[in-house]
Amino acid sequence: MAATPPFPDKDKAQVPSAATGTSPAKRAQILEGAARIFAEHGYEGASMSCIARDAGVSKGTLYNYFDSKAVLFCAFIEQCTREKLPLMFRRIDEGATMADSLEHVARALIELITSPLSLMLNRVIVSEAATFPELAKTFWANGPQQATSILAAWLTRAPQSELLDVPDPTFAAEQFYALCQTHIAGRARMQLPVDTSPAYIDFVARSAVRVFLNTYQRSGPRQPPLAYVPDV
Amino acid sequence: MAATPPFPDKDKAQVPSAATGTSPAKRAQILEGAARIFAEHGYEGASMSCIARDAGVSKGTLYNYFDSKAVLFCAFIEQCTREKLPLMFRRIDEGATMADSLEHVARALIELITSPLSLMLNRVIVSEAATFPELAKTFWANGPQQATSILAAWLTRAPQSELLDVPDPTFAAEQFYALCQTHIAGRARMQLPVDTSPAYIDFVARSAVRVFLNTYQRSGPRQPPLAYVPDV
Amino acid sequence: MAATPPFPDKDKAQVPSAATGTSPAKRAQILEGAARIFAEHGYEGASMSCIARDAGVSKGTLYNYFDSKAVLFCAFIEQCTREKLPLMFRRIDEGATMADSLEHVARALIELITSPLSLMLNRVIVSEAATFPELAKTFWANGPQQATSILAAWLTRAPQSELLDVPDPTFAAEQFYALCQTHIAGRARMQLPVDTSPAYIDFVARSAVRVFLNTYQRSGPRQPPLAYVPDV
Amino acid sequence: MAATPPFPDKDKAQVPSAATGTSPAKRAQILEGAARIFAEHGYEGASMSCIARDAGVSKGTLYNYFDSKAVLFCAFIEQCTREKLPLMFRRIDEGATMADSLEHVARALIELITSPLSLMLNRVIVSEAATFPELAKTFWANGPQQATSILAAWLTRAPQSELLDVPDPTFAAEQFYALCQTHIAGRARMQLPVDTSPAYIDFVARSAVRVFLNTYQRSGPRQPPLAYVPDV
DNA sequence: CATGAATGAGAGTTCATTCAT
DNA sequence: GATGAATGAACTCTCATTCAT
Repeated sequence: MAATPPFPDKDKAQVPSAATGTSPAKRAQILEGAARIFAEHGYEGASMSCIARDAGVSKGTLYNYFDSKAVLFCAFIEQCTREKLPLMFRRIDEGATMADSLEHVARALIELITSPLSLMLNRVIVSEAATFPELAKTFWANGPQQATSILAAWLTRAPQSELLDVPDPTFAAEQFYALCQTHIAGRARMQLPVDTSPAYIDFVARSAVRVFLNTYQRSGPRQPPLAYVPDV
Repeated sequence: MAATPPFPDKDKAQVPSAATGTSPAKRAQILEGAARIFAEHGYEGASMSCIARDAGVSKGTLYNYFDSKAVLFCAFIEQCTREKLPLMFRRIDEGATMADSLEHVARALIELITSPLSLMLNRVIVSEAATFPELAKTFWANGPQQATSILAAWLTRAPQSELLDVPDPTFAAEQFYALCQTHIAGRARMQLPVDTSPAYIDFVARSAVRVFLNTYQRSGPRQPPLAYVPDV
Repeated sequence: MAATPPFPDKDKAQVPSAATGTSPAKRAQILEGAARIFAEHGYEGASMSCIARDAGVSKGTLYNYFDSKAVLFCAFIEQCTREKLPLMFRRIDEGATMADSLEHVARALIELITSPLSLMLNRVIVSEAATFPELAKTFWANGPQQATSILAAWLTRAPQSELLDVPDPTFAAEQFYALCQTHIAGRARMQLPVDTSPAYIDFVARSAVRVFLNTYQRSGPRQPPLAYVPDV
Repeated sequence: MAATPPFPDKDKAQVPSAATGTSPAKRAQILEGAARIFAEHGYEGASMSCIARDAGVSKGTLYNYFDSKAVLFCAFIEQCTREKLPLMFRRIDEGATMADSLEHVARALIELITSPLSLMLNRVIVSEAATFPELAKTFWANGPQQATSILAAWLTRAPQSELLDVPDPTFAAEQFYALCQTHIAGRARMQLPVDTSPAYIDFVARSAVRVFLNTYQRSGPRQPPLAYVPDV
């Protein structure tokens, strides 16, 4: 069981752990190996030997760069979370109409939440949320929160703000993102089969936009619901 | 690392071996202990010694009732999933209006997905989805799928079917449930703080209903979005 | 009960795993410890902890050098069998007469089959013949078969081939060796008291030669049987 | 490792272990189960649960009849040794000539030493000779020694005593039996393939007789060695 | 600095033995 | 007397971590 210390012992701070390796290249090399192993086996299932072998360094070097397995794990998650997740949010592509723009956003989100990186991070962070609570905070801030605030800001900017009635933009953005997920995200996280055909993603995205706008669009007729007809 | 066999080797059936233990009370006692430990530490992080201690039995007894750690884990998850999850879905409480009824459903769902049992199952099954794919299937069938099909059926029954335009009831139900979750479920799964005050739950529930009905209700004026004003 | 795999699983080769240990000295040190314990307790009766303690290394180091108990056992038996057994067969010492030479061979064989190493190998290999059939083959090829073929070759070489009538030299050699053992080998293998006094060994050896030559010598008078008169 | 006590603790003799079960039928039933399991798995490899299951009794009953695994093992070996082994030695069948009679004996011995029971006893007793030295003594007395003394007695009885010159009948009998085994016994004990075709057994038996009589027969011409020509 | 052999606590699992029923 | 659930010590094997080279 060995109550794994979430973060390096504060006691060891006598020496600021300065003696650890300094070559950024080697550090990156180790993190790449760690990524492959942690992603495949999770925290408990990964072994430092395995990571060292995969990264092409010795175990001693591993410990020169990272004080413990817990520290290495955190470094790996934080790096993905801070450096790779935000890359997935680009500016919202402006479409011909507001609905077009939102559809772009919806499709981008669905692709994001079913991407291997995102699923892996979700899985690993959820697994270790009790042991490493900091990771969840970082992930949330750089992932969902980021996405939400970008969309919320867009909703309040002209010209779309003119067309919309959004008393709580953050909540509206959350609702929009929730609509994009339906059961796709849940099933994907559990590695159950998911329909990710472009046609289905398109249907989900357009449905999300329609349902969203039927409430938040300031005027215009109500749009009837869509139906999905599989290609065959 | 050793790829743990998802389910007990069929080959080993040459020796009927264990399962000598037959007292349902002791079996339940062990499962309770296992629940506490698996819930807290996950599959890999839990040790059989620890479970035995927590359950108040010896390790030998553990193995008299469950052939292996994997079998015990599956038994625990399956029990929760099959026996406890379905209990959480009751008939849909009929309210004065359709909106009332849906609000009841929404509130029930939000409470369900933020319940400790549901969160724990989600977390643990997601962690081990690759190792124990059967568990994910069982969980999905008894949880989300069940909830969806109950709501979908309700949507197509009179009197509400008269009032609604729902070309794809299952998808509509999924959208409704997705709307109920917004970011609550995601945050709760990562053990991040979640606002579960009745007022907020109420707001989320009523918002979900409103957005849903603005699309799916056959006639009537569009309802404007709601806003949440915290009590304090 | 667990059917111990005779040789390391070929399947596990996915992970090259251990064999990190490479120091021949330490390897030898471990094998010495293993020899003591396996010789005393047999395969099942020996424990890896015990071997580690006896060899003066940690259990971890044991597994750095040998992937499993089965592998260590095989390495130990194979080493004795391949490296030590053949050393026990030297050229046949030529004596003044053919009978002299055969007597030398007979005495050497009797000493060999009652030597601790040989007895131990016999005992341990017989015990585990079902589990490790390869070891029995190796032992037989390097021990009895070797001895037999050396003697068979000698029988067909001049000058003794002139004096002998040996239609099947291999079988003749087997008969000769069988005669050397009488009940000595059987008793020794069961750790029952055996008379290994030089006088008795001499008697057995000379008897074997006499009985053998009475059949295989081409000419000359028949020699009467010998009798053993204990010294005291 | 658990230094298994070779025989039941003398200390426990306070109570003469009288409380043990008394039904001879059940005792025999247990011994039959024990025979199957010990024969297949050896001492260490057999488990009391397995024996109980195979014998169709509970573990508690096992311990009512036999104080420990060691005691049960000894009882099983002693029973085979005392009751079944001697059955394998019958009177020497008298043939037309002395050579005929000896050939019958030789064939019987070769069949005996390659019989499953005999091989099993040999294997198991050799394996555990250090732990249970008493068993080896009993086996030896009831097996090889019995065979030897029967043959030795025959050698000294008329009419064959008239025809033979046997100063040491016991040793002569041992030599004769040794000649019968050549490498057959050794290979069989190690579970290596053995030629047990009637033709080969016949050849070994007749060779043994010829070699034996060439030394021990009082008069007559020397017989030349035989040769084995496989049927195909 | 980099290495990888060495460590030993602790993992999952088995099994001889006991004892309440 | 017979049962078999319960026990816990001992087993094989793993792995995070250290440290001499």
